[in-house]
Amino acid sequence: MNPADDASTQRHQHILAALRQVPAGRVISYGRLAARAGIARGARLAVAALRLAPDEAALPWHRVVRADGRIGFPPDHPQHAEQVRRLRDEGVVVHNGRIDMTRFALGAGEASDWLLPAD
DNA sequence: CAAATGACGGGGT
DNA sequence: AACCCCGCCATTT
Repeated sequence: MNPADDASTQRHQHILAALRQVPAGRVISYGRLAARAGIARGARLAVAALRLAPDEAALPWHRVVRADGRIGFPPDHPQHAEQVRRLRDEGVVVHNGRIDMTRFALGAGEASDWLLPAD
């Protein structure tokens, strides 16, 4: 274990910890997740952290999507379908592999709820 | 050790 | 909207 590795591991842990704070039914982008962990320009780092995270960590990895609302995995990738399934289980609307970030992103939609007509 | 690789992001065309 | 291009940064080749 090199000191440099410790630093990386630390950042990974911060990212995973931040991910655990994301409630069901909401999503967050890779970049914003890293930012919440105190890391700027860490989108790709967030990817590495998730990829290296052991399955037994039981993380809500499916709540992480691209900034534009699209699923990170390619459409044909098996994990893509898995992520969509998990999100829908939580009530997140996914259409054509895309999510309306103005409604489901963490921190979005909350302030505008009251001005929505009551259907 | 240099180069390639990604579950990325933002800007420009 | 759909691309392309480039910057980013840990991990893998």
